[in-house]
Amino acid sequence: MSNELYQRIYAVVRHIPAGRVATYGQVASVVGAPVTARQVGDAMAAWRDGSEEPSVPWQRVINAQGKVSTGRRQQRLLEGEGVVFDAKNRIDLQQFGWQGPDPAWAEAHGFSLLQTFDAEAQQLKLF
DNA sequence: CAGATGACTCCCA
DNA sequence: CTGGGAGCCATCT
Repeated sequence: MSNELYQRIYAVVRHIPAGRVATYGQVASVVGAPVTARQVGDAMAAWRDGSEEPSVPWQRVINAQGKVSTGRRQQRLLEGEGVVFDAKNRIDLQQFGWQGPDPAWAEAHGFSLLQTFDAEAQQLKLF
């Protein structure tokens, strides 16, 4: 039961490179309104259930705390891609967080870029 | 139509 | 750090 919105979510998730992770909220903001973090999670669950779509690297989508939401299997898959978890099973988003889609690609498909992260880095650089 | 449920997030104690 | 509660909203009973 995949609607157009889910297709857009999958399209974005497929652009997260191996070895990188994005939060549900990040994916949601790239897809844009009216998609919310919650719906991104729903879309991932729907993909698992339906599994009719082409492959989706669902394991690269994690929660805002830098942890996986679906158990050990997801963590193993990520570790297999080179993502490192700390002692508390958290991922350093500074190091492994997705920086957002390629600007040209995003523009071509009507997606948004991720701004917040860079903005923060810029702020820190000023001092 | 009402209620329960989740691969979410934020906030506060 | 953990836990609970409040928003949240598509989907399913």
